[in-house]
Amino acid sequence: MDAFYASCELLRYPQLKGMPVVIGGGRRKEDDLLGKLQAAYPEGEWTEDTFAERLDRIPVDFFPRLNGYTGRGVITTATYAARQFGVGSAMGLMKAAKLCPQAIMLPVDFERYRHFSRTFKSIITDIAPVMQDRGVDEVYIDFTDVPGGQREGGRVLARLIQKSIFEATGLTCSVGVAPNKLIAKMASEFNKPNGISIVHEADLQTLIWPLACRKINGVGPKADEKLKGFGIHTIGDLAAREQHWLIENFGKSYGAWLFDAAWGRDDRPVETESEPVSMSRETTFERDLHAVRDRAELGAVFTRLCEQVAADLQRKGYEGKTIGIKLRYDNFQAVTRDQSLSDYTADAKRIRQVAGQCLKRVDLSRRLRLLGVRVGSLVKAGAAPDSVNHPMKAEEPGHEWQTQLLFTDD
DNA sequence: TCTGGGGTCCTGGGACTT
DNA sequence: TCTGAAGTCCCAGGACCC
Repeated sequence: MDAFYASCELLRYPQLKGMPVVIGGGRRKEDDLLGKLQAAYPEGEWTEDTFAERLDRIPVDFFPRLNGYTGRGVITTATYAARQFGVGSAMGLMKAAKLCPQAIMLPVDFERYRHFSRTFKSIITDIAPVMQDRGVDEVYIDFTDVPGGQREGGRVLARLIQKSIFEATGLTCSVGVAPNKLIAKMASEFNKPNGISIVHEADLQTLIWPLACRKINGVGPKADEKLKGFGIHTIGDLAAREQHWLIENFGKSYGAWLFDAAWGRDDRPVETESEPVSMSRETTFERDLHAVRDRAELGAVFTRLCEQVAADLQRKGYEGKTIGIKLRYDNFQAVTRDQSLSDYTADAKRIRQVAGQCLKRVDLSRRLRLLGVRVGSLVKAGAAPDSVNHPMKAEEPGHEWQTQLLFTDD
């Protein structure tokens, strides 16, 4: 298989090139960028469709600065200019504001990302239909059977994709071309932004082995730390280890996978279809809440999360039979509880009832910073033989779920 | 004052069944 | 009736990804 990995650099403002910019924080009403632009520049209409053509006309001074930011939230991504100040993904915004107060701060705006994401992906599938969705701004493409796909080792097709995306959205796109998904992903990082990198099987030792193990998609901070503890810093170091040694130290599955990854082996196909396994909603509170003292507020949030998950399930046509909750305490410790049902549901009341049961199994005497609700073991709505949206069980006295408990109303 | 939200996958322990 | 082994399912936690 020949694979492309294309990642789209979402929302690049030409006038911010070379400037420290961070994207992060939660979506708030006052972050309505289009509304602000319309107010500041009333000539012409600011819509998602005109945005791409007009974005380079927005003056730099229009964008808010990180200086003086207060509140919770982390950086989703940062430009290289911002990273030079020590600012990076997953860093708290308040800490970032101290390190680089002059950075421009753009709010996370998933609605707009989804809009551009759909355009980005539909352009690609028009050109190369075998595409795997890898998130909002990334895809894998199998171009083995695309006419002309092999010209100049894939470069011609990659250029066509980049040009088509830029013309439609004003966005740039990095492309990696390689014999498999694993290497294509690494290749796409070589030449960012808007680059094309082609890596052949024979390039493994010269291009891949010198890279840090952390560059492998699937080696995170924990595994990297452990590898370093063994003196394994580069992918080449990893490849030099025996497979059985890696299995002994990293487990049967992960050890074997590490070995294959180091040798550039990856036979995963480009999957064009996938079914979701779970859907969830969670929220971090502006301040830590207490189950008793903030009962009303927590109860309202809990109900809203259940309703949101139910709405997501119904809108997308799924039902689930494993219902769970997630809490994060003020010390950042996370706990989860879930419960499987004998039938499938997408009903908000039912989800809330079962999630309420799960809440009874955790310590609610400690302050909470996050609450989440999850529905798993999904099937297409109506596909399960015993799929019934039970109303909440009849009010049978003595049922445990009826016990008044802290912020649940059950 | 640190540390979002929405996912997938893996592991290990315990309960249950055969 | 008891016991142990093996397989399976459920549950909780953690690593990782975008």
